[in-house]
Amino acid sequence: MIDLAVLGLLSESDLHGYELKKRLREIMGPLSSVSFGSLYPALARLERDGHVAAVIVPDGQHVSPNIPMTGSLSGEAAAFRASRIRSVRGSRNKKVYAISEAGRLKLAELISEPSSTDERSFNLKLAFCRWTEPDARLNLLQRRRATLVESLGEGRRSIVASSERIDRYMRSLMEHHTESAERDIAWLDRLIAAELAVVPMESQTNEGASS
Amino acid sequence: MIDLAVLGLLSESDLHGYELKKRLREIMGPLSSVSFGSLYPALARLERDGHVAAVIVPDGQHVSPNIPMTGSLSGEAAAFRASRIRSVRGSRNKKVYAISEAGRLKLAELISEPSSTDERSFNLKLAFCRWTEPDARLNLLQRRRATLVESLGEGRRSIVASSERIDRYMRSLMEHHTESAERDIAWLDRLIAAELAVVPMESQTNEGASS
DNA sequence: ATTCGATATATCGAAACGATAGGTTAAATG
DNA sequence: CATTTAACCTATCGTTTCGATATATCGAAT
Repeated sequence: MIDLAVLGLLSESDLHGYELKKRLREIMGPLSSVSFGSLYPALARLERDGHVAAVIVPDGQHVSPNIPMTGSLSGEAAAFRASRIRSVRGSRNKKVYAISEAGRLKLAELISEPSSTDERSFNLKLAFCRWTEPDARLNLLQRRRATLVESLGEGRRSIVASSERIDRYMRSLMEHHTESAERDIAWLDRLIAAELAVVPMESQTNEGASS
Repeated sequence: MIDLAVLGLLSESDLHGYELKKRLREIMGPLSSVSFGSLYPALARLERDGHVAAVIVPDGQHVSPNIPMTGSLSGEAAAFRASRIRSVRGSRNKKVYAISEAGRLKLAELISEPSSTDERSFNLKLAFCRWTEPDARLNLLQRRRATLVESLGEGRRSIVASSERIDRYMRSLMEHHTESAERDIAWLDRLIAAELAVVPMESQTNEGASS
């Protein structure tokens, strides 16, 4: 889940942890943002697995990991990183992360994988779905739609089935759930229609237009 | 969080773990239900702390923990429980839980506590808020409203601030967030109005009709 | 007859959270 | 001017929750 968030943000620009959290808060809203307690361990995990590379940058400088490198991150980033990861004394340091090729692969894989059907994961997948094939995008939207349709049906059945057991607070909550599900499905329908308009039926090669 | 769910459901009727999960799925929807991996440990924890009492019931029988007891659970439930918690051989057993007085206290406390501002917790608090004082109910709704209003403002600001950085997918996601927040606030306003209609103005600490 | 799905309890490792701690710098406030 | 406050930045700790998995009984359909 959080890997998706980090890799998605880093595929647009190199960022450090704190900025990563702020951006994520913008995208996901303050109520479903991630905590530092999961972000920093995730960054360490991703760095260990070679999905991202990190460079310590003294305050004030605008250096990012791809500046001191000529080509791919794998080679020179590793050398740069190995040289000396240490705080510069008497200055504020940032640890700027950049995504690697393996990371980009991983990102596309995470967006396309059918598991992780929770709302947070879907929102992240949608937010970064421009990094995948158009088919994967459409597939993502339709899978989410199917999930919500099933949830909506079950919700409606529950209201009928348990009508005698529930009080007005529960009833209001359950009805609000079904209404929210309906709105979400309508929203997805609009997204699916827009997606079909751009991608008529085929087109497996280079994506155009949108960016 | 899960303690709230368990105690809330048990304050209406005695239930076993599996049924507890089904009921919770009805209330919260299948997409935000709890897993067995948190439910059973939670039941064990609540039993250890004396908030619930459990009785093993052979399949077919409709016995629940409060049937063999004359009054409060604390005395006789403990005796019954101590007598012999053991599976009846060759039969399917349920472990039926009942809430204790301490559990009811704990439930009211959990609903009234101002922390746990996430959506799941609020939904559960609302679902079971009939077990608290009317002031606590109103307070709960107004606190949630304030949270959403702030989130909405921040969301709107984010859309403006990051308008150049985001593509159409992110934009759609962020706009959908703000629309959902608006709908949720409108829903809360209806609930608050209904609550004020029942409880006129008896609150001693003046809060005023702020909206 | 046997497979299949629902009922039922339980545990394990991994993921994510919330609180907290540590430190630097810019801005506002008295 | 001095001091406090707020924002920036990285990091860890203990707890909660999840998802997968194991085990077993039962009714119903194949």
